[in-house]
Amino acid sequence: MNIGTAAERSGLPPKTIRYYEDIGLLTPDRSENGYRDYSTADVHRLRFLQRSRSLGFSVEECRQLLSLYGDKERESADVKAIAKAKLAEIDRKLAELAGLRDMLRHLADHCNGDDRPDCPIIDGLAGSGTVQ
Amino acid sequence: MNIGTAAERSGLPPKTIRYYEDIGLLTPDRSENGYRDYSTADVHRLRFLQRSRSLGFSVEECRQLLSLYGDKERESADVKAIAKAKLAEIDRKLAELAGLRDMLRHLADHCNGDDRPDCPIIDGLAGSGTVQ
DNA sequence: CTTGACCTTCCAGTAACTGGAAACCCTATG
DNA sequence: CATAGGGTTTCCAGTTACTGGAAGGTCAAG
Repeated sequence: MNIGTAAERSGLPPKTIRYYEDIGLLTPDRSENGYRDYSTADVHRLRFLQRSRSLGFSVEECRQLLSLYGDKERESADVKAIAKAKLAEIDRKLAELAGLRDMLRHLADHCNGDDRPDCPIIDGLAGSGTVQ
Repeated sequence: MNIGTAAERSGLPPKTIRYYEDIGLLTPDRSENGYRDYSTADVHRLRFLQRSRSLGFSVEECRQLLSLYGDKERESADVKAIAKAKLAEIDRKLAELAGLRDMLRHLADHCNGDDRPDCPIIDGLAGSGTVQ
């Protein structure tokens, strides 16, 4: 399929898809006419990239995650270690997102009576615990 | 407190904190000697920025979220509408993160027997459903 | 056979940092 | 008091990850 279709199906703009090819994240076939020709596996990679990038993972992290299943040379113990490290990070992100959701929900629910939303959410804004 | 302490407590590098000041996300006091002087409220803002940025929200989204409780002029109906829109986005992100976690968990659990991790995770990699 | 929607490459610009230089401030120690 | 260190200041340049636009090739429809 052409880049436009791949863009539609992955949720990424064509520009970004070409950029990902430039930096070696995927290498679609080329048709006779020189057009890029994307497989459904390519679209899967692109959708994965769209999702993980929008969740705050860097391009290099995405590259590593993609290599987990794409690189046939990689040792499975290696795969497992990397996957586990990322799992911990994902769990942390999940907790932070849930905290953010609770904060916003509180803001939407409890600050609609008066004109100034200066209820004590501010103190809980950053959640608890320490980073790093 | 000085920028170094604020950096420690927020999880953001001093460079980034100064940058956030440049683009108007916060305006700490200045001490006699010209050093920036951060309040605990400033640190809360910074921690909020650190978290929401790492979860894939843009700086402009963060600015809007910060204004929800910081802007005394804002109408509460307005606050409520914006908060609700962001809530929907957060719920979507939560679902995608959970999907990513499941995929990685599967990879870690089921692909450790043989040397090549080419189990059929690839098909589920991008999750289901369509973007946009 | 032309028009419009796609595609190509290339180059420049933007967003959000990030690194480094030069100089100022503060505390501690000789 | 001098000075050595570490932290801070501003400024300017570089990086990452796109994003916009120009100039031109391709293709299906009318």
